[in-house]
Amino acid sequence: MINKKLFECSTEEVAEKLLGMNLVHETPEGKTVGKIVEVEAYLFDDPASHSFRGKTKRNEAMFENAGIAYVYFIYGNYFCFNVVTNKAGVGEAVLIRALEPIEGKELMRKRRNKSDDMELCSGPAKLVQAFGITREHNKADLLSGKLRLEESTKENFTIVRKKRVGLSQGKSKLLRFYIKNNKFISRV
DNA sequence: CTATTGATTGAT
DNA sequence: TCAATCAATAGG
Repeated sequence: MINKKLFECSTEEVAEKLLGMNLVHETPEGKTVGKIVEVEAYLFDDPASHSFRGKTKRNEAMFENAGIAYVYFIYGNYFCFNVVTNKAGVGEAVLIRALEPIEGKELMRKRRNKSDDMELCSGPAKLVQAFGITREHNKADLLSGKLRLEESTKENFTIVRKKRVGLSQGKSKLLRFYIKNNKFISRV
């Protein structure tokens, strides 16, 4: 099980540390595992963050303790999954944007209705669908439980830091992190 | 109250 | 490049 200490540093540092870790989900249908290859940080003083204008019913998970999930509905169709960071009362989180499928690929293909491995988890709403994550997982504890983070055998890799994707505000901040040369990152 | 927009995706 | 589709938010 992941150590709570992981979250005892800045959100940007946590974002980098999440790269290379595994996301695991055990469901009655089966188990899925994926390596985190792309993330974005959302900070409390960041116009692009849902938490920028204070706590609301939607974003209240962001203001709770680090290490829980923040799941929200977007564009009338999709869900996105975040790992909450920083102390309770400070609204910050890391958006998981892409995973490299490791285990349970058949189940992912079934849930996504796609056969191509590249299409299973290469985007924030895609991986949510592939892993069977729903509204019910909002505020779920990610250190233990069915949906959780796990250390993986980290190979060496280079972290690339770029501008975030799909925003109308806060576009200049370099808060998107991904593993260099990994094939499974989202489209840009 | 109504209008607009969005941390996206899949089809054209 | 564009429509789908709805909740949060901005505007009156």
